[in-house]
Amino acid sequence: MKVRAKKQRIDPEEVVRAAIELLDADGLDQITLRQLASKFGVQPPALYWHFKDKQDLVEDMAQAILKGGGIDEIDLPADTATWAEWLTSVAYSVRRALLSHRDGGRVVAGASFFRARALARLAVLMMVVLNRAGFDSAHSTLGAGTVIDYVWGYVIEEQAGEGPEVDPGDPSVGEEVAFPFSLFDLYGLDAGAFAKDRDKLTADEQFDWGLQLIITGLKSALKEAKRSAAAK
Amino acid sequence: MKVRAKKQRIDPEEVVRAAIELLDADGLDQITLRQLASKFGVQPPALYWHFKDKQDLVEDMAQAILKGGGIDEIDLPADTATWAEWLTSVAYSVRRALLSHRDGGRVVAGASFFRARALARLAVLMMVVLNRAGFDSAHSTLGAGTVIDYVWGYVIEEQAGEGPEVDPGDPSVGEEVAFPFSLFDLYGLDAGAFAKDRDKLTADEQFDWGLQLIITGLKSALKEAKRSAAAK
DNA sequence: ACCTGAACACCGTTCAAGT
DNA sequence: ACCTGAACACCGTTCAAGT
Repeated sequence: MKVRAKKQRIDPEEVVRAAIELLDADGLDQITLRQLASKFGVQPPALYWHFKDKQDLVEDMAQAILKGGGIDEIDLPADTATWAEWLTSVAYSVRRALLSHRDGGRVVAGASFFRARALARLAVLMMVVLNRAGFDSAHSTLGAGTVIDYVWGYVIEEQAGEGPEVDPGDPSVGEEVAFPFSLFDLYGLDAGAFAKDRDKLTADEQFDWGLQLIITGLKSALKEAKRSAAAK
Repeated sequence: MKVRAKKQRIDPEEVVRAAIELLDADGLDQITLRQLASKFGVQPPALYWHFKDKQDLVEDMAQAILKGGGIDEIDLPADTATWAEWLTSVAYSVRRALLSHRDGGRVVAGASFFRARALARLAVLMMVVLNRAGFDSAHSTLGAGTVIDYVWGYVIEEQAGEGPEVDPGDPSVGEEVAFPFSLFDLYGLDAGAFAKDRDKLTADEQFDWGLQLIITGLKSALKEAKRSAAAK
């Protein structure tokens, strides 16, 4: 039976929880150990008893975010033949988990791969599924990596957009912003219409469309692999 | 005719060049304005006359890296029908540019989209090409974004691997690293073989395979779009 | 075992003042 | 116009010392 001494003022799990609160309130770049310590009425060096350094804390945050999103509960699909649907739903789950906290994408990206166990576990599961579906080990690895990269990249960009708004109409932002718009004109296109048409799709639909490009590519690659395997 | 006063000790372009030298030597996280200033025998605040703040400098670095990689010289393909090949070669060019300097991926990712003009220009070109190839404006935007995201994500991961090596055989790294390997065992797979098989492919081949997943997906989406357009 | 106090070695940035 | 000097308001981290 684990007994916690009464004098202990801070619990590592509570610290991680508080850090995520700070994350949501102020963003990743604003998290400081000093601020975190003050939340517990403790001096900054006290945290070093429980965490090796700041990076260590961030990796625990990443793990907590993924776990909170249920990523660690994902399991193999019942039927390997449904690998494409499984992969899609997994990608959705990861995106949802990363979106559940401000800068979630950057936090998890900043954690080293192996420490963010939930993600490492998921990557292995994806490899297993792709392998069972018919990809060789090398391409199972690459396929899983491509899907994970896509989700990360998409969410990071999505969350970057949540930051300070830039209004292209604001004259103070100057020529830098106007530049790409003039390029549209150059090719006889309406920049405003492009942006508007894109926003006719929901964020989920936009995410899904890019994801399906990769899934479709995987299906096609799988057919090709099976064909060349049958040929010899 | 622009005359540079003799007393001027620092030239902004030279500062950016020196910053990129520091980048290659020590990595993005180690670049400090103080170190940069000392390279020119100047006090740190002097840089604020030429750059608004550090972010401003980083964006100029991003622009310089892309320009140095010839990204600003890329033009539309002669024949729109070759959009897939053009897109592939553009992706290769961007990857090569980002790889040409340490942490190049992170530098460009850290620059705001519109300030990294070369990249904004490229994004527009990609949209134009996809649009001419037959995608509507919304999907041209999404398709270009997916390709750019993939290149970024891939290169950032590639360059993260250039950092401090982690040897899974080292017992001091402990259970965290061992964890995913034991998962392989759980599903009757050989973790070592997976890593080895992947490394039979060159880095270029690995990059290309993931890229072609997306390109293949785009081709398929285009066919679908044309079919449904013809149907009505 | 767990935390404090004090300090170290830095940062980016501002701003009055110099030339 | 371009830069210095001095300072401000912070950081993460170390480490001896306390309890």
